[in-house]
Amino acid sequence: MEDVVAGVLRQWERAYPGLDTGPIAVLGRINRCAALLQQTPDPLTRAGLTRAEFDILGALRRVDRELTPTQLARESFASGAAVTKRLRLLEARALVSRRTDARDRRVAHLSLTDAGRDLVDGLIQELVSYDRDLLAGLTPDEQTRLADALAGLLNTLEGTIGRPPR
Amino acid sequence: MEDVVAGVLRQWERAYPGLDTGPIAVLGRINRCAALLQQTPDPLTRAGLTRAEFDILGALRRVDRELTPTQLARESFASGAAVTKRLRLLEARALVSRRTDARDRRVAHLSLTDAGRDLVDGLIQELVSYDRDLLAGLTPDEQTRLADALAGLLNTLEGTIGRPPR
DNA sequence: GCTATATGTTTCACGGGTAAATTACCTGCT
DNA sequence: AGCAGGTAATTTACCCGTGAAACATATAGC
Repeated sequence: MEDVVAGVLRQWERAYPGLDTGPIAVLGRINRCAALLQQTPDPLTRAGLTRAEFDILGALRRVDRELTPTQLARESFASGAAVTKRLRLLEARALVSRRTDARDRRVAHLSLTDAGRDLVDGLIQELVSYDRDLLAGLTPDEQTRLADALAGLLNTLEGTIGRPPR
Repeated sequence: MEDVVAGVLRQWERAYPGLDTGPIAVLGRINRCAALLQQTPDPLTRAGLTRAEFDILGALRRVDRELTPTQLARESFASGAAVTKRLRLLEARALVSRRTDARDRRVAHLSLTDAGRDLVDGLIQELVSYDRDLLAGLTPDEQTRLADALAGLLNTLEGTIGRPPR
């Protein structure tokens, strides 16, 4: 079956005969998939959380110990400023709590409250089920190959970019 | 080789033994790839364009005729408001031009100016080359399979979501 | 011990997105 | 003709992200 991108590719090819549309076929679809995933209500939406907020909660749950804002930024692939903002909201909802380091009073240690931990525990299964349904169109084997190919691409991306300037 | 997501998956598995991390392995990587692609300088950045703005120019170039803002929104998968904003900038840069419909004065017809068309023509080859380099880590065969798997996923997503409420 | 520099976090100004309201116009019904 | 309702585009108010600057604190060198 044809997807929405296929038509776009044909149009490009018609506008520029001989153009190698292969790269667009891959990257365009990745962008489109991500955009759709982003702006679609899912179990998180229903729990009043954004994906980005859940990234914070998830990181704290995964490592199962306190993290500083800087560490959270790395874990959740976000900027420091974004983490600050998310933490303000999550703290206001009593899902995470903050402790100031005794030795170095610049650093903060964040951890899940009981409520925060319970929320993640209750959500994770639901989230995986939801995601599994989204992938139902692909066979398990296709899913594995897709994940592997994306891992390869991700390595290229992390290597190619983010590095050069700094 | 291991990618950044692999470690995250292990942490989830450790926190919740038996959790099916397969879906996260796919969707998490898609999101991460898209995020990296988004915030990385590419030929468009150097030309002073965002991906979103190029989507508008590209749509006009691909179909090679005038489009209304509503059609542009559909073609570029964006909201009407977003299109209005982008058009304001693109018009200010004299890359697209506007013509009001004679019959129905509510509708506008947008088209590329010569400068806009030249810009796209000069950029498209560069952009494809750049994208091809990003995918260099994958064999052509892997790229094809990746594109196909993404097309399948995209169909599921377009079908599953966006439809139900309205 | 004081100062210079480095580091962790937050604040600020702004860009770009969205949903909902608004404006402008068209069309069909009476 | 006149109005009810629909549709195209824009405006509005707001959210959330970012990079750069500011702030608070620690550390090293003299």
